This record gives sequence, C-alpha cells and structure tokens, in this order.
Amino acid sequence: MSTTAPHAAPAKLQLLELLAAIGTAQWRDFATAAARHGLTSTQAKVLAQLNGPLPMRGLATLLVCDASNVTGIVDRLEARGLVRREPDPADRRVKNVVATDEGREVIRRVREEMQATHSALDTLDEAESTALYGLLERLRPTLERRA
Amino acid sequence: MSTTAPHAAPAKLQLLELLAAIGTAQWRDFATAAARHGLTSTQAKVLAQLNGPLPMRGLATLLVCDASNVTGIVDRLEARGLVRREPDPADRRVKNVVATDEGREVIRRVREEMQATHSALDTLDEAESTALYGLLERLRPTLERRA
DNA sequence: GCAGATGTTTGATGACCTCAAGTAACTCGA
DNA sequence: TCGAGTTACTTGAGGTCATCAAACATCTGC
Repeated sequence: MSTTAPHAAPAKLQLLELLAAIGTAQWRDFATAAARHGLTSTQAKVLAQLNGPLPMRGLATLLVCDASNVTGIVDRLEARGLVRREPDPADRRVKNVVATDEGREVIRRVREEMQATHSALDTLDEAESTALYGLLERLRPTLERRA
Repeated sequence: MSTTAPHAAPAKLQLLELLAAIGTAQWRDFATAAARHGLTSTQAKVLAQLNGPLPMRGLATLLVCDASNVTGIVDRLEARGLVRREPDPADRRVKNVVATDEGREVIRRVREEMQATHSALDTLDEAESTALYGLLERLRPTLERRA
C-alpha cells in the first residue's frame, strides 16, 4: 500500500510471507490428494521418499525426526500393504523399508492428483518455468544447509 | 542426470519436487525458530495469523481445520499469556482471539530468527528477488483457489 | 573378547486433528 | 412474539504424529 511502482523490489518480509503462503498451499494440496487415498500427509511423505530400499534410520534422518517415530508410521503403511520391511543382508540390526508395487502406484497417483499445484505451474510458460527453477535451485542449498 | 544443457526447461515433476523441498525446508526453519520460544509450529502459525482480533471460527477457516481443534490450540496459547479471548460486543456467541503484547513480540522474533530462510533470500540480488516475487505471486492465486 | 556405539522397538506423555454431540445465542418468517 | 433453523464454541472419544527414556540385538574397534 505504500509504494506504487508496479515492479518495485519487494520487502524481504513480503517475500518471506509469500514463500510461506505458497508452501502451505502446496502442502495442503498434497495432503488433500493423499487423503483421497486414505493416507495422512506424513504417510504419503514417507512413501514419497522410498525410491529404493531405505533403513528405518535413514528414513528418520530424511524426515528429521526421532527413529522411534518412524516405527509407527511404517507399521501403518505396512498394514496397508504399501510398504515392506526387509532384513539387511549386511547388517542384521537394520531393516530396509521398500515400497510395494501398490505403494509406488499410490504415491504416483497422489503426485499426479495435486491439481492446484499442477494448474498453478501450468500458468507459467517455458521461460518462466526455467527462471523459477533457477531461482529456487539457488535458494535450496542455503535453505537446507542452515536448517 | 539425463540431459546436460545448463538451462534446459525443467520437467514439471522436477519443478514440483523442488518447490516441495523449498517448502519443507522453510517450514522446518519456522518450526525450529518457534521451538526456541517453546512453541509448536501450529501454535506459532496461529500467532502469525493474529494481526487483529479474530473469532475462533475465523481462525479455523484460515487454518482449514475443524473449529474444535482451535479450542485446544488457543487454550494452550492463552495459558502462556500469548493470546487473549475477548467477548465480541456484537455477538455473544463469538469469542475474539487477540494476541497480547508478549504474543506479538514472540512471533516477531520467530520470524526474525528464521535464519536459513533469511540467508537464502539474501543470496538473491534485487532483480532476482523481484523476479522471484513476481513468479510466486502469479502462482499464488491458482494454488490457493484450487485447494 | 569386550566396551562402546548403532539400529530398532516399546511405553509413556503430550500436541494435533476429526467427528459427534451439547449448549448458548443469533436470525428470520409466520 | 415465538419458535424453527442456523451458527459459534466447547467437550469427549479416538486416532496419528512427535518426543524422550529404556530395552534389546547387533556391529565396531581395540
């Protein structure tokens, strides 16, 4: 409301708030899509990390949470048949979590059903997508390292 | 890993994943800052919404959650003296939630202590900030409407 | 071989979240 | 004005997520 120039440099706080708004909206989109498949957002997030076999501990590290927490989440995913615990051949303490075929299919659908996000990204042309990608890619390392 | 051109147009899925990564990192930064003040991220989020008096129902709408949920969150914030329930003069059913001075101060500090986010945004020069702001501003309406 | 570190699980506790139900207060038309 | 329907808030039950402490099995290096 203060300045009027159409493309004035945004105040840092405004940019911060906008970034937060985008983040929440996308998260909500994800949670909604996950819910349609009977998954909580946390369960879907775990499923999304499982490209290959991953030990419980690795999962906990990725999620930045206590290992004991992962036990329950994987329990519930396993009960639904979306995930499997496999013994690690090299270390008998370790249990590797693997997504089942159904698990992979479900998370694929969740991603594809994030309509709000897809629609939003579709409003950008190719140059804009590239620009956005470049900018976000620059933010990422700093943002993730200092957390 | 597949293509090698430095500024090739990103696949939609890559952009989606990058956006998600940025969102989680920023959320984690927020949660960490909130925790330093003894707040859960949800509590901090509520505090962040309280620019003026807001009825419980309004809060629930903003948070996209059940009204009964807000009762407990506000209870805990009120117990810490960060928030106050005030009767609405126009409608005796309504309780308006207002941040106390201490509440406003705490949330101000939380925002200012989101170091990862601040550092990341500081890596952008003015033109880049402006570009990012413009792009995100374009995404926002679509992203929020379709949620 | 043994002390210490690591991976997983269990149990206790608390916050968050939803749904169903209850109470109080508002609204609007007959 | 009065009563039916709606709305705001709370309570209680039940489930998920998150932490910590403790137990247990297994690995590691000396």
